[in-house]
Amino acid sequence: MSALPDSTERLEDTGYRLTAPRRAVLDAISGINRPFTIEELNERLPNIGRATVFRTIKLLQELEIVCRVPLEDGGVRYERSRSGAHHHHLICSPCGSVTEFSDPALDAAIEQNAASAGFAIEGHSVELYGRCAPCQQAAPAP
Amino acid sequence: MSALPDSTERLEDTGYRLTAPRRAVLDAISGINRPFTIEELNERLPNIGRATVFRTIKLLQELEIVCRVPLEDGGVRYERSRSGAHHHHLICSPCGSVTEFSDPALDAAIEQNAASAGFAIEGHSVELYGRCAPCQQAAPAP
DNA sequence: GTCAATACTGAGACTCGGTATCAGGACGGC
DNA sequence: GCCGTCCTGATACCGAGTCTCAGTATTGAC
Repeated sequence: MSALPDSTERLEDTGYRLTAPRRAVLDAISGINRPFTIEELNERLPNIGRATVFRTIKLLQELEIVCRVPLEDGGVRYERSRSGAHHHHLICSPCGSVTEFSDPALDAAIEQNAASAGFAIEGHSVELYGRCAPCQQAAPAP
Repeated sequence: MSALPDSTERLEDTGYRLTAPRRAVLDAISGINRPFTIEELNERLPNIGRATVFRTIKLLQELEIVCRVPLEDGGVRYERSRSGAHHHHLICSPCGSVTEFSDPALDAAIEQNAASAGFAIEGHSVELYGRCAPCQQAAPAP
């Protein structure tokens, strides 16, 4: 699988160079269809320095090609962003899968709460933890 | 200021011992009226081991006496929980203040999104980042 | 009161995710 | 070809948090 075409474009369009290590990171990401850790990426890319992987992921986060998924236990994973735009996450604890969703009504409720507290929102993070449909079927709630 | 009376009760009621170091941590927490780091707590409690402070905070989190406040930059602070019950956070980036709020309508919107994705929610985290009213007055939006 | 079991503690080493530094290499424009 | 800039890899470092382990405090039973 090759690097996501619009990701490479987005990199170059914003003035960054599309170097071999960056392309390799993009390739690796597009080959993983679930949230990944930097560690995993490092294992898949033994020829690329750890610092470079961190730097590239940070860059891809800024370009919204990749998004950071905070886990319930305080850990972190990263995931290729499907929508690119603002969204929230449904994180399945048993299998680790992450589903993106966005909901204007939810965002509106958030805005309203902030407004009534006199708070000017600049960003927000909504993460839902639980069990995805397949995991519920595989093992009913304890 | 002495340790929060119902916190000490909650500790003993759940079968934990109310030892001197734990009391000291509770005292320190009740003397801080803003989110704190473990580092700050350590500085205030030089006679208490770092591991003990971590262990005690972890315990107080389980008992919902203290709650974990994830910051926008990935950092973490802790805060004495006012309500004890489930709530969300408004986190002011300039001054670091944290306001708790809860909103059944917001929780309902979350439940509905999860349900329509076939997802069984077990927990969720909602953090709003921005500027509190005093910070907005002190320095209008950039 | 004292004794044993258990919970708790402090020190310190360790892990893990992430950043800073720095010398060297690769591009890109001229 | 030359120069400035961007990027890279190695490595050291940092901060948050955990693990281990020997020693201490607390508790309950007698």
